Formats: sequence, structure tokens, C-alpha cells
Amino acid sequence: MPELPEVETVARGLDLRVRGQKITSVWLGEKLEPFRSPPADIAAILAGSTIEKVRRVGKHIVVDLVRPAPKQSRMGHAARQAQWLVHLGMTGRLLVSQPDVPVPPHTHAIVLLEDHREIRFVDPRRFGRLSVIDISGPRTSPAGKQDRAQPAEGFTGSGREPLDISPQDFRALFRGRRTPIKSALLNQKLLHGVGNIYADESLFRAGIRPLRQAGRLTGKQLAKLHAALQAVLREAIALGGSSVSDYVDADGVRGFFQLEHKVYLRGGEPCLVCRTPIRRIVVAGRGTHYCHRCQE
DNA sequence: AATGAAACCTGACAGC
DNA sequence: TGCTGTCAGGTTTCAT
Repeated sequence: MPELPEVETVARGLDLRVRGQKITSVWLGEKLEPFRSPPADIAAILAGSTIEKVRRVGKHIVVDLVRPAPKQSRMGHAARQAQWLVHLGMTGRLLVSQPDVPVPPHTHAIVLLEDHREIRFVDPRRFGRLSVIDISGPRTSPAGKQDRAQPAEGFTGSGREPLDISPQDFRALFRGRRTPIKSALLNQKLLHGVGNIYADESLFRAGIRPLRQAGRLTGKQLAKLHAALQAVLREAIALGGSSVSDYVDADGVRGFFQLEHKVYLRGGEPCLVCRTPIRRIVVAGRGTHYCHRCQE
């Protein structure tokens, strides 16, 4: 499941491989679920643009584009800006391939580059989403309802960055919330980028049970959770993310952080610290794994 | 406003 | 062999 560390890995790999490349043309598949912007808009924005850089915002991959200046422009050399947003959903992949490599099943978009390589968006379950934002011109197609308030500089996401937020701001996010801390961690309007794996792993490291009410945690607990979450995310990024199902980076290479999981998907197995069997419950509709002894 | 649950999707796997 | 049921979980949508 691509969460913050996996998306970061994909974005970095993509940036390394395609920064500066010009997009010559775009192919979009028949299935419409992946396209949050009208396919015609996506094709129109991407074709002819140059990739300025690729980066991550929350769980989104943001491809910053420079569009060719309008032919009859008298406004000098004002470059037009746009963004291509990619959300990998559950099973999405963004692969950079040579054209002679067979196109995998469930490929929904192919972006052809000047040097003939291709960026391929592959997503069997079609939970992933593609959209575009035209920043300089009139807004053609916002990436979604929540993005309608996007400032002129483009996509910023709906919540705070877990790796940037201060301990004080982190604590304030949960004030007064009666929902389980696990649900709050998964809420992208509070923090964006945290998914099921890193929610479970950071709660284990912080010694907090997932069903504890977010607003009732002590300052000390939240300070510990803040530190644990950042540490887990940084370590996972360093290892190229977690490959639990079919996650791979832009070269099709798997990550290694799944080997470091302490509780995630370990229901019934002994806790690595105290040997107590890891419990599996359901919180916010997700499988949730924790140690009843190590976490209070 | 906040919260929870269902729906969207397909592939992998267990059990019969 | 082949069927059925369950699980995976990010996000949206609907209900409470």
C-alpha cells in the first residue's frame, strides 16, 4: 500500500529519471475510474509540456510542468505552469520503461517522453487517480472538491506534512477529538501521508493502543507519538518503503521496510519485545495490529 | 461538525 | 479442478 514513504520513493526515483524531459504525447485507457480530470484535459495539459520536477505532497505525486508559451503571446516569455497529480491508491504503480518492454495488464495511461522512454501508470484495482491543474491559465479542472480552494501556486494537499509538523502543532491536531487515535492518524485532513502500516507501527513504537481517544492522550504521549511517527517514516524512506502487496518504485524495485514491521500484519504472532501474541482488531474499517502489553 | 460504515475495485489465498 | 468466501485498505459517499 503506497503511503508516504512509498510515494516519496516513487517521486524521488521519477524525478531522477525524467526531470527535464519533454512530453511528446499521451495515451489514456478506456476505463474511466482513474481519471479525476476529464481525459481530454489531461492529454491537453501533458502533451508538449516539460517536466520541471517530480515531488511528493502527502500521498500524491506532483509533477510540476512548464507548458509551451502560446504562439501569439505578446506577454513576453511568461512560462505557463501546470501540475500533473498522481495518487497511487492501493495498487497503483508509476513505471519508467523503454518502449520495447511489454506493457503490463491494467495499464491506464502512458506518457511518452522525448527520449522515447515511457511513464506508465498501472493499477489493477483502479483506486488510483490522475488529474491535472492548470495554474497559470483559467482553472480547467480542479483535482477534486477539496482542491477547489487551491492557491495559485498549485496543489498543497488537505492536511499537514507529518515530517514537517512541530510537536506543538501535532498535539493541537488531536485536541478535543473523541475518535480513536488510529482513526485520527489516518485522517488525511489532519495529517496527510499516513496510512495503515505507519499508523500501526508508530503507535506500537509510542506504546499507545490504537483505540485510545485522540483527545484524551497526554502531552507526553503525543510527544512520543510525534517522534515515533517521524522516526518510522524516515527509516522507511531510507529503506525504499514497504512492499507488502505489489508496491514497487519507478524501476520496478521493491522496498525493504516490510522486514522492519513490528506489528503490521503480524496478528497472532508473538510480540518481538514481550512475546505476547499480537492482537488484530478492526478500527476505522482497517485491520489494526497492536501489542496489548507493550501498548497502553 | 464529527464520526462510522459502506462502496468502489481486483488478485491472492484458504478451504472444501 | 473449480468454486466460494475472505482479506488487503485509500478515499469518497452516505447515514447517523
